[in-house]
Amino acid sequence: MSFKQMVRTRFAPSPTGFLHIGGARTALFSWAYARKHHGKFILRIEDTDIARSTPEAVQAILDGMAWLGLKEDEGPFYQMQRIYRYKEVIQQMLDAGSAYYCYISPEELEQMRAAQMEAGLKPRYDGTWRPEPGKELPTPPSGVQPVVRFRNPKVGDVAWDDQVKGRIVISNTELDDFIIARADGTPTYNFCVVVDDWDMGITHVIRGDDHVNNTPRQINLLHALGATVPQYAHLSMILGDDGQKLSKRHGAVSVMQYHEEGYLPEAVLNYLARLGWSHGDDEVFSMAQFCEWFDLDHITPSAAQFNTEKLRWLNAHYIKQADLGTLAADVKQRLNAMAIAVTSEQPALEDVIALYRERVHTLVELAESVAYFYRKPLIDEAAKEKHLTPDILPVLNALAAALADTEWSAEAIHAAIDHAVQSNGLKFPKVAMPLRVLITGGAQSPSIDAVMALLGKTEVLTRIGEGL
RNA sequence: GUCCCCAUCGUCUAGAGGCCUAGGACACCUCCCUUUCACGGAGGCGACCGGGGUUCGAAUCCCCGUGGGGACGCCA
Repeated sequence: MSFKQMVRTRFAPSPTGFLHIGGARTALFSWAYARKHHGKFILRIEDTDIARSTPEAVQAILDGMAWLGLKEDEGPFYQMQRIYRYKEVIQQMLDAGSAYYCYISPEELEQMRAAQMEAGLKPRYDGTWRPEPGKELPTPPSGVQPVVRFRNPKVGDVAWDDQVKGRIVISNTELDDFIIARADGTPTYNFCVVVDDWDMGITHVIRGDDHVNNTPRQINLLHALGATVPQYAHLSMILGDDGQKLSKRHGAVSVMQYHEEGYLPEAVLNYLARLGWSHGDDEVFSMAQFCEWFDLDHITPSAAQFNTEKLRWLNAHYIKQADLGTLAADVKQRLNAMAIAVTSEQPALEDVIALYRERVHTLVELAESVAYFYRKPLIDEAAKEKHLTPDILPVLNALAAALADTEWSAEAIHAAIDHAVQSNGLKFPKVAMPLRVLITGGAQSPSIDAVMALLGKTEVLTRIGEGL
Protein backbone atom coordinates (compact mmCIF):
# COMPACT_ATOMS: atom_id res chain seq x y z
CA MET A 1 0.00 0.00 0.00
CA SER A 2 2.08 2.88 -1.21
CA PHE A 3 -0.90 5.08 -2.00
CA LYS A 4 -1.03 7.90 0.44
CA GLN A 5 -4.18 9.84 0.92
CA MET A 6 -3.98 13.62 0.88
CA VAL A 7 -4.13 14.95 4.42
CA ARG A 8 -7.14 17.15 5.15
CA THR A 9 -7.55 18.76 8.56
CA ARG A 10 -10.06 21.23 9.85
CA PHE A 11 -10.63 23.75 12.59
CA ALA A 12 -14.27 23.94 13.55
CA PRO A 13 -15.02 26.60 16.15
CA SER A 14 -18.49 27.54 17.23
CA PRO A 15 -19.03 31.28 16.98
CA THR A 16 -20.20 31.94 20.50
CA GLY A 17 -17.28 34.12 21.53
CA PHE A 18 -13.79 35.23 20.57
CA LEU A 19 -10.98 32.94 19.48
CA HIS A 20 -9.37 31.93 22.72
CA ILE A 21 -5.88 30.65 23.27
CA GLY A 22 -6.91 27.01 23.40
CA GLY A 23 -8.77 27.27 20.13
CA ALA A 24 -5.83 29.05 18.59
CA ARG A 25 -3.55 26.19 19.54
CA THR A 26 -5.94 23.65 18.08
CA ALA A 27 -6.10 25.69 14.89
CA LEU A 28 -2.31 26.01 14.81
CA PHE A 29 -1.77 22.27 15.17
CA SER A 30 -4.39 21.44 12.53
CA TRP A 31 -2.93 24.00 10.18
CA ALA A 32 0.64 22.84 10.75
CA TYR A 33 -0.28 19.23 10.24
CA ALA A 34 -1.81 20.04 6.87
CA ARG A 35 1.23 22.13 5.92
CA LYS A 36 3.61 19.40 6.95
CA HIS A 37 1.90 16.83 4.77
CA HIS A 38 1.18 19.20 1.90
CA GLY A 39 -2.51 18.74 2.58
CA LYS A 40 -5.42 21.08 3.05
CA PHE A 41 -6.57 22.98 6.09
CA ILE A 42 -10.28 23.68 6.23
CA LEU A 43 -12.08 26.27 8.33
CA ARG A 44 -15.61 25.46 9.29
CA ILE A 45 -17.89 27.57 11.43
CA GLU A 46 -20.21 25.45 13.54
CA ASP A 47 -23.12 27.80 13.94
CA THR A 48 -26.04 25.43 14.36
CA ASP A 49 -26.76 26.80 17.81
CA ILE A 50 -28.90 29.68 16.61
CA ALA A 51 -29.43 30.97 20.10
CA ARG A 52 -25.77 31.48 20.89
CA SER A 53 -24.04 32.05 17.56
CA THR A 54 -23.44 35.64 16.53
CA PRO A 55 -21.98 37.33 13.45
CA GLU A 56 -19.70 39.31 15.77
CA ALA A 57 -18.23 36.11 17.11
CA VAL A 58 -17.71 34.82 13.58
CA GLN A 59 -15.81 37.98 12.78
CA ALA A 60 -13.82 37.78 16.00
CA ILE A 61 -12.68 34.28 15.12
CA LEU A 62 -11.80 35.28 11.58
CA ASP A 63 -9.85 38.26 12.92
CA GLY A 64 -7.96 36.09 15.34
CA MET A 65 -7.03 33.59 12.67
CA ALA A 66 -5.96 36.36 10.33
CA TRP A 67 -3.81 38.02 12.97
CA LEU A 68 -2.06 34.73 13.64
CA GLY A 69 -1.66 34.15 9.93
CA LEU A 70 -3.42 30.80 9.98
CA LYS A 71 -4.88 30.86 6.51
CA GLU A 72 -7.38 28.22 5.52
CA ASP A 73 -7.08 26.43 2.19
CA GLU A 74 -10.81 25.87 1.99
CA GLY A 75 -13.72 27.65 3.60
CA PRO A 76 -14.84 29.15 5.77
CA PHE A 77 -17.84 26.89 5.52
CA TYR A 78 -20.93 27.63 7.57
CA GLN A 79 -23.02 24.78 8.85
CA MET A 80 -26.21 26.80 8.71
CA GLN A 81 -25.76 26.88 4.94
CA ARG A 82 -25.59 23.11 4.83
CA ILE A 83 -28.85 22.39 6.59
CA TYR A 84 -30.35 20.93 3.42
CA ARG A 85 -27.58 18.33 3.39
CA TYR A 86 -28.10 17.32 7.02
CA LYS A 87 -31.83 16.95 6.48
CA GLU A 88 -31.16 14.81 3.48
CA VAL A 89 -28.93 12.47 5.47
CA ILE A 90 -31.34 12.36 8.39
CA GLN A 91 -34.12 11.30 6.05
CA GLN A 92 -31.88 8.61 4.62
CA MET A 93 -31.19 7.31 8.10
CA LEU A 94 -34.86 7.39 9.01
CA ASP A 95 -35.59 5.41 5.86
CA ALA A 96 -32.83 2.95 6.56
CA GLY A 97 -33.94 2.47 10.14
CA SER A 98 -30.69 3.74 11.69
CA ALA A 99 -32.57 6.67 13.18
CA TYR A 100 -36.04 7.07 14.60
CA TYR A 101 -38.52 9.60 15.94
CA CYS A 102 -38.75 10.07 19.67
CA TYR A 103 -41.66 11.86 21.31
CA ILE A 104 -40.37 12.13 24.82
CA SER A 105 -40.56 15.65 26.22
CA PRO A 106 -37.60 17.57 27.65
CA GLU A 107 -39.32 17.53 31.04
CA GLU A 108 -39.69 13.78 31.04
CA LEU A 109 -36.08 13.44 30.01
CA GLU A 110 -34.94 15.61 32.84
CA GLN A 111 -36.89 13.52 35.32
CA MET A 112 -35.40 10.37 33.88
CA ARG A 113 -31.88 11.73 34.23
CA ALA A 114 -32.42 12.90 37.76
CA ALA A 115 -33.76 9.49 38.78
CA GLN A 116 -30.80 7.73 37.15
CA MET A 117 -28.28 9.99 38.84
CA GLU A 118 -30.01 9.31 42.10
CA ALA A 119 -29.65 5.59 41.53
CA GLY A 120 -25.94 6.01 40.83
CA LEU A 121 -26.34 5.35 37.14
CA LYS A 122 -25.07 7.24 34.16
CA PRO A 123 -27.90 9.44 32.90
CA ARG A 124 -29.06 8.37 29.48
CA TYR A 125 -32.11 8.00 27.30
CA ASP A 126 -33.96 4.74 28.06
CA GLY A 127 -34.95 3.85 24.51
CA THR A 128 -38.70 4.06 24.91
CA TRP A 129 -39.20 5.02 21.26
CA ARG A 130 -36.45 2.88 19.85
CA PRO A 131 -37.88 0.40 17.37
CA GLU A 132 -36.90 -3.22 17.88
CA PRO A 133 -38.06 -6.31 16.05
CA GLY A 134 -41.26 -7.48 17.64
CA LYS A 135 -41.47 -4.46 19.92
CA GLU A 136 -44.71 -2.51 20.17
CA LEU A 137 -44.02 1.22 20.17
CA PRO A 138 -46.19 3.64 22.15
CA THR A 139 -48.71 5.71 20.26
CA PRO A 140 -47.23 9.08 19.33
CA PRO A 141 -48.87 11.83 21.40
CA SER A 142 -50.68 14.34 19.27
CA GLY A 143 -49.31 17.85 18.87
CA VAL A 144 -45.78 16.87 19.85
CA GLN A 145 -42.97 17.52 17.40
CA PRO A 146 -40.58 14.59 17.74
CA VAL A 147 -36.82 14.71 17.80
CA VAL A 148 -34.82 12.27 15.74
CA ARG A 149 -32.50 9.90 17.55
CA PHE A 150 -29.65 7.81 16.27
CA ARG A 151 -30.06 4.10 16.78
CA ASN A 152 -26.77 3.41 18.50
CA PRO A 153 -25.50 -0.18 18.61
CA LYS A 154 -26.40 -1.83 21.92
CA VAL A 155 -23.57 -4.27 22.15
CA GLY A 156 -19.88 -4.37 21.45
CA ASP A 157 -17.18 -1.72 21.86
CA VAL A 158 -16.16 1.34 19.93
CA ALA A 159 -12.43 1.83 19.79
CA TRP A 160 -9.95 4.05 18.08
CA ASP A 161 -6.25 4.72 18.27
CA ASP A 162 -6.10 8.26 19.41
CA GLN A 163 -3.01 9.89 17.97
CA VAL A 164 -2.16 11.54 21.25
CA LYS A 165 -3.83 9.45 23.93
CA GLY A 166 -3.37 5.99 22.51
CA ARG A 167 -6.04 3.35 22.16
CA ILE A 168 -9.37 4.21 23.73
CA VAL A 169 -12.11 1.65 24.05
CA ILE A 170 -15.66 2.49 25.05
CA SER A 171 -18.46 0.00 25.52
CA ASN A 172 -21.60 0.68 23.56
CA THR A 173 -23.52 0.04 26.74
CA GLU A 174 -22.18 3.38 27.93
CA LEU A 175 -23.76 5.18 25.01
CA ASP A 176 -27.39 6.04 24.47
CA ASP A 177 -29.43 6.98 21.42
CA PHE A 178 -28.49 10.62 21.11
CA ILE A 179 -30.54 13.23 19.34
CA ILE A 180 -29.44 14.11 15.83
CA ALA A 181 -32.30 16.46 15.00
CA ARG A 182 -34.13 18.76 17.37
CA ALA A 183 -37.90 19.07 17.54
CA ASP A 184 -37.65 22.10 15.25
CA GLY A 185 -35.84 19.98 12.71
CA THR A 186 -32.38 21.53 13.06
CA PRO A 187 -29.55 19.02 13.29
CA THR A 188 -27.33 18.82 16.36
CA TYR A 189 -23.60 19.08 16.77
CA ASN A 190 -22.55 15.43 16.84
CA PHE A 191 -24.47 14.83 13.68
CA CYS A 192 -23.29 17.86 11.72
CA VAL A 193 -19.68 17.17 12.60
CA VAL A 194 -19.92 13.68 11.26
CA VAL A 195 -21.62 14.64 8.02
CA ASP A 196 -19.21 17.52 7.48
CA ASP A 197 -16.06 15.58 8.25
CA TRP A 198 -17.32 12.93 5.89
CA ASP A 199 -18.38 15.27 3.07
CA MET A 200 -15.23 17.34 3.40
CA GLY A 201 -13.00 14.32 3.34
CA ILE A 202 -11.34 15.10 6.64
CA THR A 203 -8.56 12.61 7.31
CA HIS A 204 -7.32 13.89 10.67
CA VAL A 205 -9.53 15.38 13.33
CA ILE A 206 -7.35 17.40 15.69
CA ARG A 207 -9.49 18.92 18.41
CA GLY A 208 -9.85 19.56 22.11
CA ASP A 209 -9.81 16.88 24.69
CA ASP A 210 -13.41 17.71 25.67
CA HIS A 211 -14.53 15.89 22.55
CA VAL A 212 -13.17 12.51 23.55
CA ASN A 213 -16.58 11.49 24.84
CA ASN A 214 -18.22 12.46 21.57
CA THR A 215 -15.85 10.39 19.50
CA PRO A 216 -17.44 6.97 20.05
CA ARG A 217 -20.85 8.37 19.11
CA GLN A 218 -19.42 9.96 16.01
CA ILE A 219 -17.64 6.78 15.02
CA ASN A 220 -20.87 4.80 15.38
CA LEU A 221 -22.63 7.36 13.25
CA LEU A 222 -19.87 7.19 10.66
CA HIS A 223 -20.24 3.42 10.55
CA ALA A 224 -24.02 3.70 10.15
CA LEU A 225 -23.42 6.03 7.24
CA GLY A 226 -20.85 3.75 5.70
CA ALA A 227 -18.27 6.51 5.90
CA THR A 228 -14.55 6.22 6.51
CA VAL A 229 -13.49 6.93 10.06
CA PRO A 230 -10.79 9.62 10.24
CA GLN A 231 -7.80 9.63 12.57
CA TYR A 232 -8.42 11.43 15.84
CA ALA A 233 -5.96 13.43 17.89
CA HIS A 234 -7.30 14.89 21.11
CA LEU A 235 -5.37 17.76 22.57
CA SER A 236 -5.38 18.26 26.29
CA MET A 237 -6.64 21.48 27.64
CA ILE A 238 -4.70 24.59 28.45
CA LEU A 239 -4.94 25.83 32.02
CA GLY A 240 -4.64 29.42 33.12
CA ASP A 241 -1.51 30.90 34.68
CA ASP A 242 -2.87 29.93 38.09
CA GLY A 243 -3.48 26.33 37.11
CA GLN A 244 -7.22 26.85 36.98
CA LYS A 245 -9.39 26.12 34.01
CA LEU A 246 -9.23 28.92 31.48
CA SER A 247 -12.21 31.19 31.74
CA LYS A 248 -13.12 34.75 30.98
CA ARG A 249 -12.19 35.65 34.53
CA HIS A 250 -8.58 34.94 33.66
CA GLY A 251 -8.42 38.04 31.55
CA ALA A 252 -6.31 37.70 28.46
CA VAL A 253 -7.70 34.50 27.03
CA SER A 254 -8.74 36.05 23.74
CA VAL A 255 -6.06 35.88 21.11
CA MET A 256 -6.79 39.45 20.08
CA GLN A 257 -6.23 40.55 23.63
CA TYR A 258 -2.62 39.48 23.24
CA HIS A 259 -2.47 41.72 20.22
CA GLU A 260 -3.73 44.61 22.29
CA GLU A 261 -1.27 43.84 25.05
CA GLY A 262 1.60 44.17 22.64
CA TYR A 263 2.47 40.62 21.71
CA LEU A 264 3.73 39.74 18.27
CA PRO A 265 1.88 36.93 16.48
CA GLU A 266 5.23 35.17 15.95
CA ALA A 267 5.72 35.01 19.70
CA VAL A 268 2.21 33.76 20.43
CA LEU A 269 2.52 31.14 17.71
CA ASN A 270 5.93 29.97 18.88
CA TYR A 271 4.71 29.84 22.46
CA LEU A 272 1.59 27.89 21.57
CA ALA A 273 3.60 25.48 19.44
CA ARG A 274 5.66 24.55 22.48
CA LEU A 275 2.66 24.20 24.72
CA GLY A 276 1.94 20.50 24.53
CA TRP A 277 4.28 19.70 21.71
CA SER A 278 8.03 19.43 21.59
CA HIS A 279 10.91 18.80 19.28
CA GLY A 280 13.71 17.83 21.61
CA ASP A 281 15.11 20.87 23.34
CA ASP A 282 14.14 23.35 20.65
CA GLU A 283 12.39 26.39 22.04
CA VAL A 284 12.63 29.16 19.49
CA PHE A 285 11.72 28.43 15.90
CA SER A 286 9.88 29.89 12.97
CA MET A 287 6.53 28.69 11.70
CA ALA A 288 8.26 27.36 8.60
CA GLN A 289 10.45 25.25 10.83
CA PHE A 290 7.48 24.23 12.92
CA CYS A 291 5.57 23.02 9.88
CA GLU A 292 8.53 20.90 8.94
CA TRP A 293 8.93 19.42 12.39
CA PHE A 294 5.37 19.09 13.57
CA ASP A 295 4.00 15.65 14.21
CA LEU A 296 1.33 14.02 16.34
CA ASP A 297 3.78 11.71 18.10
CA HIS A 298 5.28 14.43 20.24
CA ILE A 299 2.11 15.90 21.65
CA THR A 300 1.77 15.52 25.42
CA PRO A 301 -1.39 13.86 26.63
CA SER A 302 -1.42 15.87 29.84
CA ALA A 303 -2.86 19.32 30.39
CA ALA A 304 -0.56 22.33 30.17
CA GLN A 305 -0.53 25.46 32.26
CA PHE A 306 -0.17 28.72 30.43
CA ASN A 307 2.90 30.69 31.46
CA THR A 308 2.77 34.35 30.61
CA GLU A 309 6.37 34.91 31.74
CA LYS A 310 7.66 32.59 29.08
CA LEU A 311 5.44 34.19 26.46
CA ARG A 312 6.91 37.55 27.47
CA TRP A 313 10.40 36.19 27.08
CA LEU A 314 9.62 34.89 23.62
CA ASN A 315 7.95 38.15 22.74
CA ALA A 316 11.06 40.06 23.78
CA HIS A 317 13.05 37.78 21.54
CA TYR A 318 10.82 38.42 18.55
CA ILE A 319 10.79 42.15 19.18
CA LYS A 320 14.56 42.11 18.87
CA GLN A 321 14.29 40.27 15.56
CA ALA A 322 11.38 42.18 14.10
CA ASP A 323 11.48 44.52 11.16
CA LEU A 324 11.91 48.08 12.43
CA GLY A 325 9.36 49.50 10.04
CA THR A 326 6.75 47.03 11.23
CA LEU A 327 7.45 47.83 14.85
CA ALA A 328 7.34 51.56 14.12
CA ALA A 329 3.94 51.31 12.47
CA ASP A 330 2.55 49.45 15.46
CA VAL A 331 4.13 51.73 18.06
CA LYS A 332 2.94 54.80 16.22
CA GLN A 333 -0.63 53.60 16.55
CA ARG A 334 -0.17 52.93 20.21
CA LEU A 335 1.32 56.39 20.76
CA ASN A 336 -1.55 57.96 18.87
CA ALA A 337 -3.95 56.07 21.09
CA MET A 338 -2.15 57.71 24.02
CA ALA A 339 -2.85 61.07 22.37
CA ILE A 340 0.77 61.47 21.39
CA ALA A 341 1.46 62.61 17.86
CA VAL A 342 4.57 61.57 15.99
CA THR A 343 5.65 64.22 13.52
CA SER A 344 8.41 64.32 10.97
CA GLU A 345 10.18 67.04 12.96
CA GLN A 346 10.64 64.62 15.81
CA PRO A 347 13.15 61.78 16.04
CA ALA A 348 12.37 58.95 13.64
CA LEU A 349 10.46 56.19 15.40
CA GLU A 350 12.66 53.54 13.79
CA ASP A 351 15.76 55.07 15.37
CA VAL A 352 14.14 55.40 18.76
CA ILE A 353 12.85 51.84 18.64
CA ALA A 354 16.28 50.58 17.64
CA LEU A 355 17.51 52.12 20.88
CA TYR A 356 14.77 50.54 22.97
CA ARG A 357 13.78 47.22 21.45
CA GLU A 358 16.25 45.23 23.55
CA ARG A 359 14.85 46.51 26.80
CA VAL A 360 11.15 45.69 26.50
CA HIS A 361 8.97 42.62 26.53
CA THR A 362 5.88 43.96 24.79
CA LEU A 363 4.95 46.60 22.28
CA VAL A 364 2.93 48.32 24.99
CA GLU A 365 6.11 48.69 27.01
CA LEU A 366 7.91 49.84 23.90
CA ALA A 367 5.38 52.57 23.22
CA GLU A 368 5.35 53.69 26.83
CA SER A 369 9.10 53.77 27.22
CA VAL A 370 9.56 55.66 24.01
CA ALA A 371 6.81 58.21 24.65
CA TYR A 372 9.08 60.85 26.17
CA PHE A 373 10.68 61.41 22.79
CA TYR A 374 7.37 62.73 21.53
CA ARG A 375 6.02 64.63 24.49
CA LYS A 376 7.42 66.31 27.59
CA PRO A 377 8.83 63.75 29.99
CA LEU A 378 6.81 62.79 33.03
CA ILE A 379 9.27 63.51 35.80
CA ASP A 380 9.71 60.81 38.42
CA GLU A 381 9.90 63.00 41.52
CA ALA A 382 11.68 60.41 43.63
CA ALA A 383 14.37 60.00 41.00
CA LYS A 384 14.65 63.75 40.66
CA GLU A 385 15.12 64.21 44.35
CA LYS A 386 17.71 61.49 44.50
CA HIS A 387 19.86 62.56 41.59
CA LEU A 388 19.26 66.27 41.12
CA THR A 389 21.11 67.31 44.25
CA PRO A 390 22.00 71.00 44.75
CA ASP A 391 25.72 70.34 44.46
CA ILE A 392 25.40 69.12 40.92
CA LEU A 393 23.39 72.07 39.58
CA PRO A 394 26.36 74.26 38.76
CA VAL A 395 27.98 71.40 36.89
CA LEU A 396 24.81 70.86 34.87
CA ASN A 397 24.53 74.53 34.08
CA ALA A 398 28.06 74.60 32.80
CA LEU A 399 27.46 71.43 30.84
CA ALA A 400 24.35 72.91 29.26
CA ALA A 401 26.35 75.87 28.10
CA ALA A 402 29.03 73.61 26.68
CA LEU A 403 26.43 71.44 24.99
CA ALA A 404 25.06 74.44 23.17
CA ASP A 405 28.34 74.61 21.25
CA THR A 406 28.80 70.88 20.86
CA GLU A 407 28.52 69.11 17.56
CA TRP A 408 25.41 66.88 17.91
CA SER A 409 26.64 63.31 17.87
CA ALA A 410 26.60 60.70 20.61
CA GLU A 411 30.41 60.72 20.66
CA ALA A 412 30.71 64.47 20.99
CA ILE A 413 28.00 64.59 23.62
CA HIS A 414 29.73 61.84 25.52
CA ALA A 415 32.97 63.81 25.38
CA ALA A 416 31.22 66.91 26.69
CA ILE A 417 29.72 65.02 29.61
CA ASP A 418 33.04 63.36 30.25
CA HIS A 419 34.72 66.75 30.37
CA ALA A 420 32.23 67.94 32.98
CA VAL A 421 32.84 64.76 34.95
CA GLN A 422 36.62 64.98 34.79
CA SER A 423 37.02 68.67 35.45
CA ASN A 424 34.89 68.40 38.57
CA GLY A 425 36.55 65.24 39.80
CA LEU A 426 33.30 63.26 39.66
CA LYS A 427 32.18 59.82 38.59
CA PHE A 428 30.25 59.53 35.33
CA PRO A 429 26.87 58.55 36.87
CA LYS A 430 26.98 61.62 39.11
CA VAL A 431 26.39 63.73 36.01
CA ALA A 432 24.65 61.21 33.79
CA MET A 433 21.89 60.39 36.25
CA PRO A 434 20.51 63.88 36.81
CA LEU A 435 20.78 64.44 33.10
CA ARG A 436 18.78 61.28 32.54
CA VAL A 437 16.04 62.38 34.89
CA LEU A 438 15.82 65.79 33.25
CA ILE A 439 15.70 64.42 29.74
CA THR A 440 13.81 61.14 30.05
CA GLY A 441 11.90 61.79 33.25
CA GLY A 442 13.19 58.66 34.94
CA ALA A 443 16.28 56.91 36.22
CA GLN A 444 16.41 54.22 33.53
CA SER A 445 17.18 54.66 29.89
CA PRO A 446 19.67 53.59 27.27
CA SER A 447 23.02 55.40 27.17
CA ILE A 448 22.16 58.99 27.90
CA ASP A 449 24.44 60.32 25.18
CA ALA A 450 22.67 58.18 22.58
CA VAL A 451 19.30 59.37 23.84
CA MET A 452 20.42 62.99 23.70
CA ALA A 453 21.81 62.60 20.21
CA LEU A 454 18.49 61.25 19.01
CA LEU A 455 16.31 63.75 20.84
CA GLY A 456 18.06 66.71 19.25
CA LYS A 457 20.02 69.62 20.66
CA THR A 458 17.16 72.09 20.94
CA GLU A 459 14.89 69.74 22.83
CA VAL A 460 17.69 68.54 25.09
CA LEU A 461 18.68 72.07 26.05
CA THR A 462 15.05 72.98 26.60
CA ARG A 463 14.52 70.05 28.93
CA ILE A 464 17.68 70.76 30.90
CA GLY A 465 16.79 74.42 31.10
CA GLU A 466 13.24 73.80 32.24
CA GLY A 467 14.32 71.28 34.80
CA LEU A 468 16.96 73.32 36.53
C1' G B 1 -22.74 8.94 41.00
C1' U B 2 -21.11 6.58 36.16
C1' C B 3 -17.64 6.51 32.16
C1' C B 4 -13.12 8.40 30.05
C1' C B 5 -8.37 10.76 30.39
C1' C B 6 -3.93 12.53 32.88
C1' A B 7 0.47 12.39 36.51
C1' U B 8 9.13 14.34 35.52
C1' C B 9 11.99 20.83 38.64
C1' G B 10 7.25 26.56 40.66
C1' U B 11 5.91 26.43 34.98
C1' C B 12 6.59 24.39 29.72
C1' U B 13 9.03 20.07 28.58
C1' A B 14 13.29 16.02 26.96
C1' G B 15 12.99 11.01 28.15
C1' A B 16 9.85 5.36 24.08
C1' G B 17 14.24 -0.56 29.94
C1' G B 18 20.54 0.37 30.67
C1' C B 19 23.22 6.69 27.23
C1' C B 20 19.76 9.46 33.75
C1' U B 21 24.64 10.92 39.77
C1' A B 22 17.23 12.73 34.96
C1' G B 23 18.74 17.08 29.99
C1' G B 24 16.82 21.97 28.01
C1' A B 25 13.77 26.50 28.42
C1' C B 26 10.97 30.34 31.45
C1' A B 27 11.06 32.21 36.36
C1' C B 28 14.28 32.76 40.67
C1' C B 29 19.45 33.51 43.02
C1' U B 30 24.88 34.78 42.41
C1' C B 31 28.75 36.76 39.60
C1' C B 32 30.60 39.27 35.08
C1' C B 33 29.69 43.28 31.53
C1' U B 34 28.22 48.54 32.58
C1' U B 35 26.72 55.37 32.40
C1' U B 36 21.31 53.84 35.37
C1' C B 37 17.83 50.03 34.06
C1' A B 38 17.64 46.39 30.73
C1' C B 39 20.11 43.19 27.10
C1' G B 40 24.01 39.73 26.92
C1' G B 41 27.59 36.08 29.20
C1' A B 42 29.03 32.45 33.19
C1' G B 43 27.40 29.70 37.27
C1' G B 44 23.58 28.03 40.93
C1' C B 45 18.85 26.34 43.21
C1' G B 46 15.25 22.90 41.69
C1' A B 47 11.47 17.18 39.69
C1' C B 48 10.54 11.25 38.13
C1' C B 49 2.80 11.37 43.23
C1' G B 50 2.75 6.70 46.66
C1' G B 51 2.85 1.37 47.02
C1' G B 52 3.35 -3.23 44.90
C1' G B 53 5.01 -6.21 40.90
C1' U B 54 7.79 -7.69 35.92
C1' U B 55 13.20 -7.54 34.87
C1' C B 56 20.04 -8.70 35.86
C1' G B 57 18.30 -3.51 35.46
C1' A B 58 12.30 1.05 35.48
C1' A B 59 11.24 7.98 35.13
C1' U B 60 10.24 4.52 31.20
C1' C B 61 6.19 -1.85 31.24
C1' C B 62 1.83 -3.96 34.47
C1' C B 63 -1.55 -3.56 38.83
C1' C B 64 -3.56 -0.93 42.97
C1' G B 65 -3.98 3.56 45.55
C1' U B 66 -3.92 8.92 45.71
C1' G B 67 -4.49 13.42 43.38
C1' G B 68 -6.12 16.35 39.18
C1' G B 69 -9.17 16.99 34.84
C1' G B 70 -13.02 15.97 31.26
C1' A B 71 -17.77 14.07 29.78
C1' C B 72 -22.61 12.53 30.93
C1' G B 73 -27.77 18.60 26.82
C1' C B 74 -33.41 19.13 21.82
C1' C B 75 -24.59 23.40 23.58
C1' A B 76 -20.65 23.03 20.50
